[in-house]
Amino acid sequence: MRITVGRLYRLLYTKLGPQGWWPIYDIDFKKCVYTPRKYRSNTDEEIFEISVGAVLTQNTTWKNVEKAIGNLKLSHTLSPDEIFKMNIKKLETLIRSSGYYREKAKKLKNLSRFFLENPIHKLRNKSIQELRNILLNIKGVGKETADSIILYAFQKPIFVIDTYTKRLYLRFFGDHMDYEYDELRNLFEKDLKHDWRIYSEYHALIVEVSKRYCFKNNPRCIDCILNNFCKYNLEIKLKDERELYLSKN
DNA sequence: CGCCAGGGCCTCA
DNA sequence: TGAGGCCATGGC
Repeated sequence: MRITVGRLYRLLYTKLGPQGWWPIYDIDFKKCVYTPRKYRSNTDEEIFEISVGAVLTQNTTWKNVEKAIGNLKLSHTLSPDEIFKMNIKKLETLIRSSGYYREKAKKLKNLSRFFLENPIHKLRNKSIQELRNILLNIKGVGKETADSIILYAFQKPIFVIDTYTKRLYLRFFGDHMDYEYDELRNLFEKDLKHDWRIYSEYHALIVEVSKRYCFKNNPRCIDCILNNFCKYNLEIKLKDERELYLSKN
């Protein structure tokens, strides 16, 4: 049985369960928590916070981003108008832990200006394509960040492709390497129900399994929950068996 | 110590 | 349009 993109989702979900993305900062716990929001829309505040997180997590671990989000939240400045009018040096200090902090401070300024010029209640009604096009006009927001905002903040079905997704897809299915971003995105979307709940869980599951097992270097295939189906692992097994056979003869 | 992390922009062919 | 340099902190 050839495993498909759709079957990989069922497999991951069965093994790891729901992930509850995107995490929202909890003022009492002083950390980001995974609150189920499957059956309600995100609030305006949640939409902005998720968008800020999507920018801050560019090429950075979530742990470092969480601290930055906390600094903004605890200083009561996690809103478009507060960030827009904030002294840039102060903003840099608050988000320093997230890395590239000078660049990201500018990006958050641009993002805040965007939300001031485009009220969220209007953005909610836009089509995915409309929303994507205007988000991509923000300097500092590329395809992955735009898609993360559309999926996790606005709860609309678009599949997010990140480095984990590219790597896992390549290893698991093992076909050719050079997919364009939107090409790979379509590969996932055409095989799944166009449901933001599924897309959001699937992407989060890919990140989780990648962080646990599918490292860039020396992936832990032996322990990986996907190893019985993963082309990369099966080829390694074949190679090992072949070498063992050759060494004995 | 080196490598990597929930990328994107700019430049230069 | 594709490759390469740059941005920068923190965990392992």
